Amino acid sequence: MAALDGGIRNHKVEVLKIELERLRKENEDLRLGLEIMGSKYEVLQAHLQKNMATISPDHGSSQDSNKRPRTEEVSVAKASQVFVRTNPKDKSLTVKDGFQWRKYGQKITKDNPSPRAYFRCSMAPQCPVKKKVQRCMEDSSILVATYEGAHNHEPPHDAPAGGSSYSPDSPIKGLVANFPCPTTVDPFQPTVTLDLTLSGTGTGQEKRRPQNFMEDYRKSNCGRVEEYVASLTKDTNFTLALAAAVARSITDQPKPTKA
DNA sequence: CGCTTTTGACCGGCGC
DNA sequence: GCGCCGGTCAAAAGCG
Repeated sequence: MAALDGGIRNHKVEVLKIELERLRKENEDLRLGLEIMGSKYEVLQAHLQKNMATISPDHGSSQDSNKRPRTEEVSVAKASQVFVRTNPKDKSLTVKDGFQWRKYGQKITKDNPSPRAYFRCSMAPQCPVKKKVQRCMEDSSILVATYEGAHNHEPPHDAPAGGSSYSPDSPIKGLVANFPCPTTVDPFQPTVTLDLTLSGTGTGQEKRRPQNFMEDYRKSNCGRVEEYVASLTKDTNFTLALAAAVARSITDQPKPTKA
């Protein structure tokens, strides 16, 4: 009996070893994939910058380019995103960041089944700051708050009546800390907008996403990794981690010298 | 009663 | 030119 037990135990150890080896290999492949994606993203970013450069210089010369600035340009220049993990059961789209917000609209967008809520800062009558809040498509417990503009008044010192557990002197940092990934974005500092919905379900959105390197990568690489990517796109944690990594790679990049 | 939220309508940009 | 889509408006309802 004891020998049988020992045999079973040895077998289990063997299985665990194999599993460990497999996970290690998988980890290696993932790292490789991430590196490739990162480099692809840099290429795309450079491409985008080049396109911007060719568009913007003759901003006043052609009539067509005289229209309002492109949304991407605006969002890169002015918007910032904050990710907040909330209770999945909590259906409200409220992000407690210490400011008072007045909701002025709600929309169902095409690329995300959850509604997007639009807020204006109501602490000061002339405050131009706007906020969009939408649940992450991959993980409904994550709220994505997009801030636009800068407050023209003092930030609140007291915690709101809701009594959330963020630090009063830096409410936003507290919020960001709730997110498992180190995407340190600050609504008062213009940063890069990060699209969390990397793994779009292919509803014709590919054309609108120059950053859809995942799709590009899938098409241009070998089948085995393709399998990994396909499975990973279904993995919420990986998607979030990847989004954070991309965000970090963007913020770590030397700022492009603007003409 | 005043403020906030909800929600359908409207508007303007953009792609085809 | 037309339709789609995101963003905003504004009237009505809800709430303290």
